[in-house]
Amino acid sequence: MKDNCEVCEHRSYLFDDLDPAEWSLLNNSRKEVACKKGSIIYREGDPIENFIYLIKGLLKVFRTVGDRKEQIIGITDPMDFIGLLNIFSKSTYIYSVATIEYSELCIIDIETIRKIVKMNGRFALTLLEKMSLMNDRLLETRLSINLKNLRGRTAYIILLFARDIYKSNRFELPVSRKEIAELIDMRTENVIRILSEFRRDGIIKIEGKNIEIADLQRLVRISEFG
Amino acid sequence: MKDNCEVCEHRSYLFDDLDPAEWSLLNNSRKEVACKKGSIIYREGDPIENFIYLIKGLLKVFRTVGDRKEQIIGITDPMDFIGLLNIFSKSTYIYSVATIEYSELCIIDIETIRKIVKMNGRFALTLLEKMSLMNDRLLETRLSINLKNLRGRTAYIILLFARDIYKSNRFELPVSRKEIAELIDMRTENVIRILSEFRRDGIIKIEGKNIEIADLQRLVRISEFG
DNA sequence: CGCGGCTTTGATGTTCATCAAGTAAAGTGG
DNA sequence: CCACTTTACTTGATGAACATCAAAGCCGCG
Repeated sequence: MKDNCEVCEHRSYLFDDLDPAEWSLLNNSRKEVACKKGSIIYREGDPIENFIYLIKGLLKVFRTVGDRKEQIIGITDPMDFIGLLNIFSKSTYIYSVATIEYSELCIIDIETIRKIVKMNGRFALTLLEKMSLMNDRLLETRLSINLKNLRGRTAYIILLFARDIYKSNRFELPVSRKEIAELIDMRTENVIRILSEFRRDGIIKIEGKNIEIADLQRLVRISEFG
Repeated sequence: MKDNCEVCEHRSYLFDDLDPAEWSLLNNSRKEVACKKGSIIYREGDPIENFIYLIKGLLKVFRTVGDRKEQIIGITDPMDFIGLLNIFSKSTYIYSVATIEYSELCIIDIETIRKIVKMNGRFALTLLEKMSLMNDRLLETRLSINLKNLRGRTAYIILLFARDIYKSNRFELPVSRKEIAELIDMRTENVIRILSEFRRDGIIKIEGKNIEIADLQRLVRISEFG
């Protein structure tokens, strides 16, 4: 990554409308951080001090419910922002974020973002749109999951990884069976059972973390019907 | 309601930061509409042309899934905006909105809002915060519902009406049993069964649409545990 | 090399959806 | 305003879907 945001190849389209003074502000209040797999970026309850952009890697956004149960709210892939959900509504994070593989982050001071929002209406509008889109997607995912049975949810999550994250019918699952369960409100045993069932029925090929979609149409049908 | 937004008693705090030119813009591009119970305000797929504020009444935001099944996403009560969820991310609504009782709306042209966002950074920031808050709440509700069993969900929804909407332990249910089911992903029969169960156990008093919480502590416990 | 967490399968019980059937309430057209 | 139709409400019975418990093999890590 270059020293200068203006020419950074990882830059989000969000910042396309900034002027030189704003570029300079941004550039002076940011830093890059590398995190190994399994690092906690922040926890629910931590004060919000930064605006965080994922350059490389994969993150999970989650919360801890009750005693020791975790509920995964979403997966963030590169070129996306995290914690965008509540940086403007609260002073502390409502969800935790952890890396699920080696990741690189660009961290910008939140006050700088606020300042630029106030100075630059175009930027504000773009940010509004972005937040809106992210929230729509998250909510839609939750609503869909609610309506599906376990087979449907399992199909849905495989398709999500294949289409949205890896853009391939063949990929390595970045998460454990347990984490899949936490992501789609199931029990680990049932995730395993249904994955085995899909394999037995020739819908997917799966061996450990390696997964390949063998019968896409059927998987889509299960995801939609279930 | 007065002719002038600046002195309107129903005005949202969102607009506190506007200057005279902006007030005038706002005032010239709005209209008030009264709708009887059961009216459709807009449907999923309709083009987004307005920014709608609820002055009086109660609305439900919902979507139609599959053939004829409806899923209610949320309830909007006065002094709140509707469709704030995706007015900046899409050109058409992703959810439908209908009145569940007689309601009065203030309808503002969406282009005016966009214009003011670009002109006034403070307003943009306030709007960001508002959207963020609404989205947080919606998502949180969904995540909670996912984790609860049917008794827990039923308790949750009773408490939601009592605390958030009516601010009283005694109120008239504005929705049918069927709509409650659609709101918390249950079947109508089970909503009825569990309400009867709560009555039998002395947790609530219920007769038709009239409901009174008799044992708040127990209801809260069921909502949290379930 | 041993411990703890992940994975897998089977057996069992609980929760919930579905079907059925009847009553009550509310809207509709003559 | 009344007969009629539809929609809401209610209870019971049944089976399917799912959670839970148990047990054993696997794998990575200190």
